[in-house]
Amino acid sequence: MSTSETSLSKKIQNPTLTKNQKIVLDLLENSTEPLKAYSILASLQKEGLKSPLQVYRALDKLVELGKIHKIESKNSFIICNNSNCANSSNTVFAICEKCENVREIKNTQLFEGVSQLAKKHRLNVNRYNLEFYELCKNCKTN
Amino acid sequence: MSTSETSLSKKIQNPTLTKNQKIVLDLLENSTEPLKAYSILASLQKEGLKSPLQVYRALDKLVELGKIHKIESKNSFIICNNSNCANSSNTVFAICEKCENVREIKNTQLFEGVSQLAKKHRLNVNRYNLEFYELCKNCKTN
DNA sequence: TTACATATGTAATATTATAACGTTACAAAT
DNA sequence: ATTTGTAACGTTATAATATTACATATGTAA
Repeated sequence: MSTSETSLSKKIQNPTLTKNQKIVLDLLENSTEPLKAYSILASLQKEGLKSPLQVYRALDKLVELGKIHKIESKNSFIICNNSNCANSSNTVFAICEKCENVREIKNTQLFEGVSQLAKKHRLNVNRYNLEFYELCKNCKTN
Repeated sequence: MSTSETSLSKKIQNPTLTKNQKIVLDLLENSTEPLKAYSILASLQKEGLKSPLQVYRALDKLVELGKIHKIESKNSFIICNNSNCANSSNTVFAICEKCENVREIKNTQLFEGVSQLAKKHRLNVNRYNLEFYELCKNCKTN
């Protein structure tokens, strides 16, 4: 086995995930909606997860790596579908006020627009989280 | 006693607060930082509050009236110092990543800038909550 | 092989928030 | 005056979310 598989540069950008991290990420990847910690725990008990802490530790790590995001106003977690998140940890979501559906917005121009607005108003911002509340297409027509 | 004190128009714009709502609002008005529900409860036990629910009910109402805001990422509540909040329920905060200090931003141009960005990207937004993470002045110099 | 950082498992507990119930106060409609 | 609707109240219990503490294991680097 070559050692290049575990080279430093690779690990920094895409460190090998542990078993718990992998199964939590996997569940979120296959979910169409944000999931809550205790619902993740319930779903993964058959995979061997036994305590909330195992879930929270995996979630913390995945957030840190930018693989997932926490939706603060809903105490829930969603897979990151935004390639930008490797670079910045800014997040923009559209949340439906009726059905609670959440979409991550991944428009680079919008991201930069917000950053520029901050700069323009002399805010020295490290990162931001923007939650738009809307009525989603489905809920609008029904 | 004149009935004009309780005229309809006045109540809609500025309804008479109940005792519980008043004491909770009062506490937040005199606080230099966001407060958490259970810390509010502890502080107001001498005023007669006995259960979390009393606090949460008052907080819910005050949020609904735009008198206070919830800082979602901190599960805490802050007095609204923004006269705009009568009209819109958009919120912008700057949160220090080190000391957790929170400032409400009340710059009309910034508010509208974000709204325009949303519109420009075809988002049909009812309201939004924007949390900027920064290093505050104090923490930067120390 | 020692040392270190990181992750693990488990139990207990802390913190945040809501459900369920019955009651009270007051204004509007009849 | 009585009924009706609504909004708030008080109280108890419990649900839901998150962390502390501690002992053990694992991978990597010096």
